[in-house]
Amino acid sequence: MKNPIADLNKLFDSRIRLGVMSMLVVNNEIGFNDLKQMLELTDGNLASHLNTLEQAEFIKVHKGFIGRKTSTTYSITPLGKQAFKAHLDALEKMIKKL
Amino acid sequence: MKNPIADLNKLFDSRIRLGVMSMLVVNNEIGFNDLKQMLELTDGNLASHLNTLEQAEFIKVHKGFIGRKTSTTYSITPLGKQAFKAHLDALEKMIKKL
DNA sequence: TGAAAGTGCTTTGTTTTTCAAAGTTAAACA
DNA sequence: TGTTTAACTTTGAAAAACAAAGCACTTTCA
Repeated sequence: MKNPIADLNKLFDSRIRLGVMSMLVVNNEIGFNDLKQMLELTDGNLASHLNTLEQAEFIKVHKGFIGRKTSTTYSITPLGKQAFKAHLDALEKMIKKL
Repeated sequence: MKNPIADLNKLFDSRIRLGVMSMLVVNNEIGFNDLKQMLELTDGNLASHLNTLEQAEFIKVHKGFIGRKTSTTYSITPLGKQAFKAHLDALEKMIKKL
């Protein structure tokens, strides 16, 4: 039998990054504050996880304005979508022997 | 919308513990060395994760012999099965908006 | 009989990760 | 002008992960 955890993506071991990704898969654009409130995180904590995902090029940042107020939103990249899907597939494969 | 990660079990954030549990769900008894080889871990690393799962009463240890050789095996407890299932349900719910 | 090897740990110490809290910058509001 | 909000960055501490070594015991091999 093959090592069942080998295909899991280390970046998605974190529940927070997992949460961010799953939200970005269904909503094509989400704001910083929305993420913060949904996942119940401090600014710093969220920012650092978003940073990790951005470094990996799994998400993209969009800096803009709502009226004259700054607004930062995030969206998933094709690479991110692919990596997330691969992770979910690995998870499913691991468990589906049930 | 509700916090999508709130129902995930912290003990299963770890890929290793996730792997152990998923193996124990399908095999009702697995030896230390089998786990070690399948998950490609050092003794100490595996032992400590098993210890964490045992503390939580998610798995049970059986110390016995195969012939005259000592043999330690592990199995999942009803509590463990339930907690694991709940985790998987939470995961699925989180993602199934796809 | 003595050496080597295996099983299943525990201990030790390092590295990595996580996180909260505080500080920061810039704009908006009152 | 002082306060609030947005979105960070920095700092530092705590927790988790991990490898390596040590250990007790047994078995196998020479």
